[in-house]
Amino acid sequence: MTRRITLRDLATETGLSKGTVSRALNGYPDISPATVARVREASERIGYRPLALAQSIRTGRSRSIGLVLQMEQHDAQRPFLAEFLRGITRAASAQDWTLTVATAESEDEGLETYLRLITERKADGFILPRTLRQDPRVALLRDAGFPFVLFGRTEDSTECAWFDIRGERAMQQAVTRLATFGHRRIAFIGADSIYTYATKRLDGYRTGMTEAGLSPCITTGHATAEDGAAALEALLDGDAPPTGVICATDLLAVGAVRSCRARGLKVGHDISIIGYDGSREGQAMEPPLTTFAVDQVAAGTRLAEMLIARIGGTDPHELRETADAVLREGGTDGPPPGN
Amino acid sequence: MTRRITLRDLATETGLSKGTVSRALNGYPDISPATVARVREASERIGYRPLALAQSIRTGRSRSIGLVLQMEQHDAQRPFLAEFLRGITRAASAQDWTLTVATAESEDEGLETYLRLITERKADGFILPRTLRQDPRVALLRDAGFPFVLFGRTEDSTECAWFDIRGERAMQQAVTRLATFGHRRIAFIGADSIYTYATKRLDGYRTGMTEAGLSPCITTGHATAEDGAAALEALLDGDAPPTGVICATDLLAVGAVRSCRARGLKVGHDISIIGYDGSREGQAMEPPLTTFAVDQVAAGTRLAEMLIARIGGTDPHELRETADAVLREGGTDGPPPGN
DNA sequence: GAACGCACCGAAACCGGTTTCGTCAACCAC
DNA sequence: GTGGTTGACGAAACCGGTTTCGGTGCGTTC
Repeated sequence: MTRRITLRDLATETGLSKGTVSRALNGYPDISPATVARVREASERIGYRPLALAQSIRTGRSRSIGLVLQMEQHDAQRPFLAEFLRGITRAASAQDWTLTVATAESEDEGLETYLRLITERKADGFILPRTLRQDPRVALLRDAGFPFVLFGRTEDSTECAWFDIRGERAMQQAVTRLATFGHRRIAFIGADSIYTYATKRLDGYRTGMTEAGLSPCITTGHATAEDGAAALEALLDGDAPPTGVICATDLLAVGAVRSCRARGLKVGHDISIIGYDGSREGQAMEPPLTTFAVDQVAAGTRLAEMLIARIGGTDPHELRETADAVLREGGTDGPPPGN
Repeated sequence: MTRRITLRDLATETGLSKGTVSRALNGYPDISPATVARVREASERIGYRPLALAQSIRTGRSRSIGLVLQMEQHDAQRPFLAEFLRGITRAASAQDWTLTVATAESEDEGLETYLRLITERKADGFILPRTLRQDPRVALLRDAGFPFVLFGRTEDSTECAWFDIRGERAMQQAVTRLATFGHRRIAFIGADSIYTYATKRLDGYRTGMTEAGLSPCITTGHATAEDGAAALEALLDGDAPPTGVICATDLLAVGAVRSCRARGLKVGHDISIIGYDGSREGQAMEPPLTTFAVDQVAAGTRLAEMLIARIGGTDPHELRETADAVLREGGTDGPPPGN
């Protein structure tokens, strides 16, 4: 373990003072270009790397991205967390940032955790996953004047930077796809509308149905596979059972498929089911679920980049992006029976 | 944003000097018990919390646990990462520690990442997931004299602290279970033997077979679901096709089940399959996979606690624990046909 | 009663950086 | 030639802690 190379080392190496070297590296205007170049070169040569935490004690910045995972229901089952983290950390380490992760068991504990991370300066900003339509975290961070980036929008996005997947477009595509197959009774099994994504996806379904000239059939507020199964049961027991079903999440779709099987319906033939997420459970099924896959690595990458920019002072209005989920054709959908 | 409560505040509050207060809080022997109590009380009262990063600049400790995820093949597909993180962060934050996560695309990049985190003091120690039999990370950290805890053992565990799940016992149980059902030809589809867990599980299978007085039938080196499917194909095409199959991972089992279905075999009836992991894919299947589930939250919790103890100076020999995977009965196994 | 040892605490240096402030020389205008 | 800017840097304070060092008051000892 050789001693770290410190700023003082760089100072003696260049024959300058500590302060001058520091300002040279940080782009202060009162250092001559020649000196800046000299310092840069020497820094490179002897392999100087500033100690982020030493900087942070004065600057208040720790070069670290915060991510708080709320472990209630949904978040506990994040199949793509690894991919998401990969995206974040890749973008972060490219700029010498790191990722600090915390978890919370409830919403309240989550909010406390944000405050704790802020006061302990463990993070300079946060990525907020799985936004709610009315999100208390947004209120909290906005009040605290602390930078953040949303993964998904909220109802009131004033002064917010966000990155979102156009789930509404995917759902619309799903309707179009089924309608083109010849389906006329297409139902939607939706998630809990406290989540923004849930209402967005529902909107997309509605739009698609209107476009296709069909009348919607909607049930919402579902979360688990069991919910999905129950919802489909109810639909099939109704007056006009659907021939096509679009689910807001793969989890719901998996449940729906299960209850079809229980009734002896051949999915993809007797009934069509489309999900959303591109989850592994969906792909492990036989036949694999037709679904819309989200590139979680890309999402994480962009979110991290945007957050770092936001922390750097970029206007939040410039930090708003969307990406599309892409159709992954499986074997759970097709023409309706009799076509 | 009110200003942080700093050590100086606490000093003026108690009428002591900064240094004395610091030593009082850190248990130095040259402070009278009365003073220590007084400082503790005042600290509690005004809500003082030391700024970890400020401490760390002098002490070299950042009160942070490091976790590097290697994203090659396996790790990218960690269904339980959220659970694992939950365990870690819960134990960590209970002692005012945090978790720093990084990812790496390859082994080499992984090793570099460890060095980077060490020199930047982003972590005081590491949890090493998914250990190899011969693990270069162990060599690296041991050389650097940096504390770590293994999730799983390595071949050479000298001076190592570890936590492991007794996969061998689970596999042995699996054999016993199938043998009790009446199976006599029980095959094993194993994973890549560079991983310790793979050889351990194989050992368990071997032990179980010997106990049951049966002769083993082994194929190893498999990773993906496709591998599992292909392995089972080969077994079924062999001279004495097995009636029971034990897979080292759920992923392999999912593949195996798939190829059974393709052949028209009814899993759980015509052939029995048991997995290991307790993965969501396995549970999403119809019928759900019989498997051995691992409590990832508990694993993360213990690993974090052990690492903190290790960093605190506890002898690694005292930090060695195992836990068992528990059988989760699904519908993919039962008596062999004709019983 | 002076010398000694010890328990207890304050002062100050220190960790590795950042930032403020002041200085000095060179340049400019008049 | 004088005064006022300006550019470029050094010195020193600072951030919030930790740790070393030294000094005080008190009880012992001879």
